[in-house]
Amino acid sequence: MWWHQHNLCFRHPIEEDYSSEDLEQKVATIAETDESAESEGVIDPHKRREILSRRPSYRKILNELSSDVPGIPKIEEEKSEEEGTPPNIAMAVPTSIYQTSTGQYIAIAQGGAIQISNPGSDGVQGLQALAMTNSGAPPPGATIVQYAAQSADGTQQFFVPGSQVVVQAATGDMPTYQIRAPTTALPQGVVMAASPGSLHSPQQLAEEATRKRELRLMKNREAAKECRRRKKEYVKCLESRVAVLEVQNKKLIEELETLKDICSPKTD
DNA sequence: GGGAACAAACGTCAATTTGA
DNA sequence: TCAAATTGACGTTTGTTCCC
Repeated sequence: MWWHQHNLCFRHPIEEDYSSEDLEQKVATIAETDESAESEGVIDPHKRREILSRRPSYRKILNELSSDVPGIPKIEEEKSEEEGTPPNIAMAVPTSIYQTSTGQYIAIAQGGAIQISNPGSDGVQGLQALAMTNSGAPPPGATIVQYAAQSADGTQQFFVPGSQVVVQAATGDMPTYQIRAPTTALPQGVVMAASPGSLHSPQQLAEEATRKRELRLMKNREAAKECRRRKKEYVKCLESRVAVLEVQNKKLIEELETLKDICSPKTD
């Protein structure tokens, strides 16, 4: 299988812009010269099935490579450069950070823990000890932060306790958030502090379904971004591999020519 | 300035894989 | 077995460059 060819991954930037399929083909062509016999003749159905089957994820491929070959960085869940947490602060890595109108910071960490910080000189880095949490399954009657996809003004809103909303500005690389009083009544499809067990009417069920869909879309949106990042990393890895193999190939050809000259001297 | 062409990034859906 | 994660495919949006 093609991903078995990738035994190494080097970092040598090259100029050409290949698609990942082109690169895979190129790497395979360079690396498999001693396996040409296998490619001849009819592919049996089992092999064909293997070829057609979905490839392992980029994360898995590169992590396998990194465990085989020291020096190849693993693909982490979160990029380290995005984690600005100082080592002396014991807290979960925040995945979403919001700023209130008074300058307070709210971080929603992986696992759903909510952290609130007072206005500090370092902004996010000034996050203090956990003040409120909703991590894990909420107990009966617990307050639930609600997420609504889009309000009338095109922003995204998270409803939090205290009749306030966290408003996300329009799309962008660095989304910004604000906590403010809702400018309008709750948009359709949003129920304050609704817990799944308390849903009864068809309307509530529909609202819950809508909310779940929005949540799923949001998660998939983030997953797609992450997937694209991994794919770019993977393509870079293949580009490096191509460059190294091409150099190796050239050296071997030159070596072969030299040996030929030595072994077959001219008979003039 | 503005319109066309192009590339890159994005959001969504659906099929597939993964891991508990 | 099933929910969650992953990723290919496709259409859309956004940014950049070139030409008029």
